[in-house]
Amino acid sequence: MKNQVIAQIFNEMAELLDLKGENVFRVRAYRRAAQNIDGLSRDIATLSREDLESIPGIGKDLAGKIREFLDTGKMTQHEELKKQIPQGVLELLRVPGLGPKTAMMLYDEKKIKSIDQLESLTRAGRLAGLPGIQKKTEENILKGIEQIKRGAERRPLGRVLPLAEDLVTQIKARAPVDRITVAGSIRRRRETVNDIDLLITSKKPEKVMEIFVKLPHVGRVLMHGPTKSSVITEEGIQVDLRVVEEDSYGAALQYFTGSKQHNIKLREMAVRAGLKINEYGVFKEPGDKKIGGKKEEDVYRALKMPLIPAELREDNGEIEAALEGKLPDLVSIEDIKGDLHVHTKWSDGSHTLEAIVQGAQKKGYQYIAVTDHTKGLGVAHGLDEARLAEEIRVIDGLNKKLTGFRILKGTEVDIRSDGSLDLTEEALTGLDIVVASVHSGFKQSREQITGRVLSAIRHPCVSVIAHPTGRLIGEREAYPLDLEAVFKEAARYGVAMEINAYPLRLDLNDLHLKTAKDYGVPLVISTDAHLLDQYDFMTYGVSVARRGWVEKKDVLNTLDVDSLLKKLKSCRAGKARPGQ
DNA sequence: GCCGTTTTCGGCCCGACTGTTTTCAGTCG
Repeated sequence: MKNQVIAQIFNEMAELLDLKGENVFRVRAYRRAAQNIDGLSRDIATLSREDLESIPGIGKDLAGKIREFLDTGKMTQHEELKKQIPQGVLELLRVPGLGPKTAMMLYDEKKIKSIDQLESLTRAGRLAGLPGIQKKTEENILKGIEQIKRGAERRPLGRVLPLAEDLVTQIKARAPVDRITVAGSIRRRRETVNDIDLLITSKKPEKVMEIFVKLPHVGRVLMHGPTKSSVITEEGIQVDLRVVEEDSYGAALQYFTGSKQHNIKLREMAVRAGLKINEYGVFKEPGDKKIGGKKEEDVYRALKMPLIPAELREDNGEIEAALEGKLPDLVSIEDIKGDLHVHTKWSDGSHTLEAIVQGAQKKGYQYIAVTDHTKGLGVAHGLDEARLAEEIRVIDGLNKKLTGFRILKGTEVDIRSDGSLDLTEEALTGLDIVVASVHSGFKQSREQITGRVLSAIRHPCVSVIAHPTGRLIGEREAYPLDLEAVFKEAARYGVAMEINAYPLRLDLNDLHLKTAKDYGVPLVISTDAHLLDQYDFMTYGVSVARRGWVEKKDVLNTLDVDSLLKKLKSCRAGKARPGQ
C-alpha cells in the first residue's frame, strides 16, 4: 500500500514549503492531504482519478501529483524542493521549540544542516549575535536536542493509559481540583500516543499549576502558565495540563480531545454559521454572546449534530455522518458476552482451566473459548491431537457442573508455512471453535503468506483468523498480507476476523476494520489472555473496534452462546458443513 | 492548495505561552 509513502511525501513537502516561507495555507493544504491519505482505509493505488479528487483536501493539483507518483514512482515538485533545501535542515525541525523560521535562519546564516552541527555550534557559543537568539534560546536548543536523544517516539496506548491514570490519582490527592479528565489522543483511544493531555476544572488554577509542575515524576518543565502547563516526566513522556472554569468544561474537553483536524472542521462550520467555538464555549455573533460550553454536547448541538463519540473524531467522515444522522451505533464493552481466545496451563497460559473459568464468570461473561496452542508451537507447549482430546474431556466434565456459563471447546491452531493446519481435520472435528493463526515464516512473500491465510479460511473447520497481520506495535511490522483478498474470502466462507485486544497487537486495526466492514466480514474481539488480569485487555479491543466504526451487530461475541454457535463456522458435532 | 445553500475568488480555527521584544513573532496543540 502506497498510502503511507504518499502521506509522508506530502508531509515533507509541507515542511519544505514551510521552510521556504510559503503561504501558510498552502502548507496546511499539504498537511491536511497527508493526514487524510494516511487515514484512508482503501489502497490509494486502486482509486481512479475522480475518486482521488473526492478525498477531502485533495483537489486537481494534488490528485495530479499522486497520479504522477503512482505512475512514475516520483513527484517532480518534491524532487525540486529537495534540491532547494538540504535534507539536514528538515532534521532541525525535530528539535522541539525550533520551527521553520529559526531553522531556515540557522541555515542561511551559519549553513547549519544537521542536529550534530547545531549542537556543537551552540555549545561553542557560535550562535551568539544571530537575530532573536540569546542565552535562553541557546539553552532551549540544547535541552531540545537532549530530548530527541532520549527518544520520544509514539508509545502503545496500553503503556501510557496506566501512567495517565496514575497521574490523575496523584494530582487529585495533592491539588484543589474539582474535575480531572484524560483528554487528547488517549481519550480518542488511538493505538499509540505521544503525550498525556489532562483537563482540570478548579477554582484555584494557579495553585493547581504550581503543584503540577512539582510532581515527583516531573523531569523538566516545558511551560508554566496560569491555565496551561507542560512537563516531561522522568519516563520521557510529555504531559499537558489545562485548567478551565466549570462553566467551560464541555467546550474545553471537546477542544482538548481533538483531533486537531476534527476541531478545525467544526470551527470552520461554526464561522459559516455565525458562531465562534473555542475552549471556553460557543459564542454567537453579534456581541459574542455565550450560548453553550458547560457540556461537550453543547458544541455539537450548536452545529446541529449529536455528540460524536471521541473514538471517531478524526475528520474521517464522522462529521458528515453526524449531520445526516448516520453515526454508527458503536459496540461497547457492555455488549461483550464472552472472550473467544484464551490460553490455560495446558499450553502457555498461567492459570488452570478452573481458574480462567472463574475469572470469566467474575467478568460477567456467559462463555469463554479455551484456545490453547497446538504442537507446532513448541515454545508454548502446544498440544498434539491426543492432549487436545484429553483437554476436551476435562472441559466436557467442567461444563456439566456449570450453570449459566459455557466453556467452548477450541484451539488456536497454527497455520504452517505451507498453509496446512497443525492438527488433523479429525482432531478439529467436534470443536466449537477453531482459531487459526500464523506464528512463523513472517518473512514470506505477500503471495505466500496470503495464500497461507486463504487456505486456512477455506479449511472446513476454521472459525476465526486470529491477529491477522501479526504486527507488534513498536516491535514487529505487519507481514505483507493482501487483506482485501483475505476479507473477500472470509466473507465468502463465513470465517470471522479477530480484533486481538492485546495492547501490542490491536490487530486488525481501525483502518483495516473499515475495509472489513465494507466486505461484510464477521468480527470477534478477543483478548488472547495468558493471565487472568489480561481479560481486562478487552477494553482496548473494543476501543479499536469503535475507532473502526464497528457496531454491535458486526461482532459475534456480543451474541448469546446459542446464536454465536449458529453463526460460527466450525465442524462442531451436528453442524452442517458450510457451503454444503 | 482547497473549497463554496452567503462566494469559482478570497477566504482559510483559535488561543496560550515563551523569549526577546517596546507591541509581537514564533511555536505548539
